[in-house]
Amino acid sequence: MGEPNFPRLEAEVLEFWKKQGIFEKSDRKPAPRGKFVFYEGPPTANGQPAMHHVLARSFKDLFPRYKTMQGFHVTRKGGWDTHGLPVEIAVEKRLGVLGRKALSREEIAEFNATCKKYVFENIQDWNYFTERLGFWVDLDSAYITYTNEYIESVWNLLKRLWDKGLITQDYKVVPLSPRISTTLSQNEIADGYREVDDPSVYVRFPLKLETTPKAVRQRLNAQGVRLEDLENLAILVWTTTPWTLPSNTMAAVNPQMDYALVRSPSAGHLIFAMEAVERLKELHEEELEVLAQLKGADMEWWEYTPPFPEVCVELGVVKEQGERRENGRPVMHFVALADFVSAEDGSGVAHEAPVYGAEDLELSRKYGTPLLFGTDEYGVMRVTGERGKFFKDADKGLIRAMKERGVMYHAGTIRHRYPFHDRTGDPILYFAKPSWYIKTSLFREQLYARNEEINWVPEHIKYGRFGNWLKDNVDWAISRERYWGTPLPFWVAEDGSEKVCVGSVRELSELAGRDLSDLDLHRPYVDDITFVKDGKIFRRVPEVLDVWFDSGAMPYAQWHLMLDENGRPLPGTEANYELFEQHFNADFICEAIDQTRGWFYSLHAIATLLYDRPAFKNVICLGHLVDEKGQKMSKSKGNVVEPLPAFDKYGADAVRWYMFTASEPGDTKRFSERLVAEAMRGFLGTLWNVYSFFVLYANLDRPNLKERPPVEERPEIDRWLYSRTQQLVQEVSEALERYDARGGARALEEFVEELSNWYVRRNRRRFWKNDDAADREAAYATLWEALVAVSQLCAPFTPFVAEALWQNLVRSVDENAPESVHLSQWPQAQAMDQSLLKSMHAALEVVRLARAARARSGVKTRIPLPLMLVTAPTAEERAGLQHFASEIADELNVKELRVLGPEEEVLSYRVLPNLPVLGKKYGKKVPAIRQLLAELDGKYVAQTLKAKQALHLEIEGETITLTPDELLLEALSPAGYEALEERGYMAALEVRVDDELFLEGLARELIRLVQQARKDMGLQVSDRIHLSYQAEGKYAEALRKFGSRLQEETLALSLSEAPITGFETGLEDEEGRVRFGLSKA
RNA sequence: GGGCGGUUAGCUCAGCUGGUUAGAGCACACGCCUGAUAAGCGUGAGGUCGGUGGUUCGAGUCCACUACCGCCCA
Repeated sequence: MGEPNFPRLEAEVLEFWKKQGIFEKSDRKPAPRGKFVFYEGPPTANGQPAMHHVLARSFKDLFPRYKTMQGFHVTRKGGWDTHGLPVEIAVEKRLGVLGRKALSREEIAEFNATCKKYVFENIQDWNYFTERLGFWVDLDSAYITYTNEYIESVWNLLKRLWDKGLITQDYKVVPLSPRISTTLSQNEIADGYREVDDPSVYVRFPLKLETTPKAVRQRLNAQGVRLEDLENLAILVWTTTPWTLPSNTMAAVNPQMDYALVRSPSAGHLIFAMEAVERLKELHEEELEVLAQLKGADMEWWEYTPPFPEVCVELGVVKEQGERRENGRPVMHFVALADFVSAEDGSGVAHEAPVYGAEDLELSRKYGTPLLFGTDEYGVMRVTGERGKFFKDADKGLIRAMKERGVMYHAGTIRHRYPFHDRTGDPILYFAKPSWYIKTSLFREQLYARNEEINWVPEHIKYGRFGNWLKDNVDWAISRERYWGTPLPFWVAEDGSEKVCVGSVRELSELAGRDLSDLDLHRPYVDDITFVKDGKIFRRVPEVLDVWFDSGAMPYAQWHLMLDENGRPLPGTEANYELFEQHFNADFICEAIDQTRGWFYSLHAIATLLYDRPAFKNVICLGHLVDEKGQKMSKSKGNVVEPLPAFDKYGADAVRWYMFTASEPGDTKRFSERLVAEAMRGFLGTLWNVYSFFVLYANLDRPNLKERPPVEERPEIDRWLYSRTQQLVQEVSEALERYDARGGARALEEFVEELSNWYVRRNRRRFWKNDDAADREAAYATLWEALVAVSQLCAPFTPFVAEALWQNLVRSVDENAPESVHLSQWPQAQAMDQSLLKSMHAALEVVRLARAARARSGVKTRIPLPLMLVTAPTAEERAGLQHFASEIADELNVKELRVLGPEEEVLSYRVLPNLPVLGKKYGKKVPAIRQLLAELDGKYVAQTLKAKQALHLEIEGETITLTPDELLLEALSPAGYEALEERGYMAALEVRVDDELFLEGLARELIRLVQQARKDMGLQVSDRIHLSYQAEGKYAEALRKFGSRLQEETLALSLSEAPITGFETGLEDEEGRVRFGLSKA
């Protein structure tokens, strides 16, 4: 016992758990309430476990522990995410590979072998970290996404989607590092933005007058402008990427925006955004006259001649320029409408080259225009006089060409941010590549509807970040041009005429005509598998799967679920199916907020598409952990706080407690060691203090804790603590039922505070020298029960300290008790005495006020005061104060306490409106009522209310009647007392110290002195002593009067005025002097 | 550029459906207590509740706009 050393204690508890197999026992214990399903969101083990993992894993541990104690069975299957970019990048660095351009078969084999090797390079750290945190998860049976079984299940899922016709191939604009033609992720380009100068060109796209939309004609006529008079009419298009102009297929305007038809002295007639007129005047330094105004929407389908009209024929996309579709619409080169067009920069008319922009591609789908590939995927120009040049180097020549063609209105430059690939130094090329999609957008409504069934913590994510994301759902691009991932199980005929999705290894074996059971399903081995069907050779597509699909597939793949086309388990996998059924869907998952579009989405999408059910019912979405200054923790900034040192210094419980209490789970948390230290002192320290207090005396008194006195026979304060404990059980249970970890933790914190600073503080004497056996036993029983309850209630939060308490408090008393607190039954709240709880609440309020009054009086608490007056707003509470009168009086060291009622002569009252009640009823009259009440004599009102039950007021010639519940009476401090009042509670001290009281105070001072000496001598609390003393002045008087009490308090068998012998102590001040000699009896 | 969240005491955070004098912990100052004791407790000071405008008898709380910070997306 003694001072707590939590890290050491935790080591002992870990040892105990391991030795006794407590986790395993919790897994096997009876589960009368059935299953509680938890899904582990898999981390990648090649990184180091960090503080944000502590956050997530603390929450992931909390609810399974709670549910286990409640009698549920929780399968705590771990999981590891092993594929994907973080691993690839780490390996690239290690191998010194630059990009992944066209690796040979052997290179892929080496690369993937290295990935596999390094995925688990930090697994030891993870294992240790997980155990040390007290996160109970089964890592031995953890699912691993790179295993053949996992991959096969993923294939099986893809096949099911394929069979429903939900997988298609289409273009997708991706960021490429040109020259090596490697697709990059957003993360890879995020750091590559640089401030650069780029061209900013305004190009005339001459409009074809014969195709002018009717709406435009009408609008112009109305403004007195004749189309035929408009020489050289062109729409003015702006771009910062001239090299994309040969690939232009549309000019986009915003349908809502106003466009101006202007006369330009230098260029004839131009159409562009009204908003841009002034800007262009300045830019081009010419006077522009606005002739008419058009709406963007008017201009749809208006055709124009692009700056490089020959390109579309050259590329073989159309046979001739200006070609039309069957419905008469132009194939391309017309004005399109798009909401994303703005006029903040440029002309308000956007040039659309769908190959080179995501929004452009989206628009081209809407309008059904073809793609013009002006460059190849290495960024080399394929068209115009610039053919063969790197795209960025083509700008100059193209600008010159356009000037020659007379379509360049203005060529300038702009400084803006553009991304570069930091390893090759090349500018990023956004480029449309063929890509595989899951058609999730067909399920927009279902995705949204299934989300309705999910309980989100915090709530705002549901309709905010996640709901909005679902509402605007776009198809899920699932292919990646990478190596280390689940290979897409799509095999395509060499002529592209037919595609097959393979749903199992067995199926692939059948197609290939040989047994492939031992095949490593990764690249490059799977790429070797080809087969002939209908006389055509089928080869696998080169891409691998988006890793988010891997993780979203875990509800199925973690059990190696394999279904046939009828949804029945494949032969030999029936048991897997069983396990899957038992664990679908999850009751609870928990990850950080960045998973809304990651794991949360992939889980939700797959479950909705295949089962039309949500994958999880409750989710806690955690905020990020930042450093003390609110900065993101990152290695480069050097502000990363390591978990293990914190565990070693404060203990895992302290860190966990911090995570639960620091702020709302969804909020960003500013982490600092200081706050962990605070968590340790504040909660764990106080709890430990109470616990060691109990143990210290229980070891001396050996109370019978097995047969405890019935609660109703115990003193009032014990019955209070009992009720308070039941209240705590209820509060913590209710909070955890709502997945409100913080609410539960706060309830515990408040309770422990009250337990320590009120119950123990008030009852210390009952433990240390109490000859009244019944009273003593009651005190021990009550405190013991409270501590046991706390041990159980905090077990899910702080499993180590809870276990230590349980072992010493419960197991030492009853060897038949559950072996571990985590195997014990979660407590049920018993009936509680509400009026007792209210009474004590009132008492605590009054004590608080009285302490403040005491402090103001300047009379030390050691010196008793004769009288204290108290009151509370309601009769029930006043009765409660009477109940605890002696407790209150003792706490404040006053001789007498009187509870005053509203009829008391000595008090006056302030009358206040009960606003929540009155406001609703009287509305605008409230200020007048308030005014009037302030002027009333409170005492009179108090008496009136008591007598007549109602108060009549005259307001603006109208009589209104106020009932007692519409009014509040606040006691005012009586004159001549040191008093404080607050919201109807009042405490007043009579500050009158007579000689007798003063001497009594001095006697207390002497008792304290002797006690200190006892301690300095190193005596046991039960040791008896003999006291000799010599005293002068007031101290001599005090000893004469209160000597016997001194003896009693200090366990002195004798007290004699004699020469000092033994251990000496004493003091001297203006009241006199005194010396004591102590010797052990 | 869009979406979501945050902004309350020096710091970290509470503040339920609008209601009387906006709270806690830490830190600070002062004091108290002393058989839980290299602990504990209390009191005090400290706040234009980011800003502006609005709704209302009444706004930290609701609405609009706005500034700054963070996250996600483009």
